[in-house]
Amino acid sequence: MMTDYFESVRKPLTPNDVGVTGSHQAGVVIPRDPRMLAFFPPLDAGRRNPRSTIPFSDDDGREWRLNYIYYNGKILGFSTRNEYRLTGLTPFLRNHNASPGDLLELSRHPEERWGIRLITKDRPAIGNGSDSETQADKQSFPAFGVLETVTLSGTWSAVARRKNVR
DNA sequence: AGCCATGCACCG
DNA sequence: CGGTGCATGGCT
Repeated sequence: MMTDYFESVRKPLTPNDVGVTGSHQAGVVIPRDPRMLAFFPPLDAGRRNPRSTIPFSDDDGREWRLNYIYYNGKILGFSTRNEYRLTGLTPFLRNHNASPGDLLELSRHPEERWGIRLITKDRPAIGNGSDSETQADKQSFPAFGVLETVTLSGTWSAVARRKNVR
């Protein structure tokens, strides 16, 4: 039984995510990992494609409302889908001039608006074939306990905080 | 499982 | 009436 919970999650944006592939698709796939699902507000899986709108604000205080959706047609029998998505990202991505490889970071706040941030690569070598990638920084904030970087299935990673750690 | 693609409804 | 993106299918 883990008492960890995710402080923030991040994902490197794919070409399809930022729209450069020409597909008019506006949403990233959320891994069906229980810890990831716990990061987002609960959705009623018994309903058809349940959704929840989450208000995010970026570092400049601008607000972006994203849709957290569970496409559950495969479970309920009306489509082939069984996946979680976060849609409505286009305005934010455009505003921040997102490009493939940039990191989308989402952080949850108990009572306030959630945080959304785009971390652009400022490393000198971007195009090298070696996948040195998203070895997310291991952070340590003593005042808040231990922060662990968790690598999830797929390209997502998360920063988890473990409470009651000695 | 994750990324790519698309028909059509909707909205300006 | 052109662009956007939801909801879905397809491919790897």
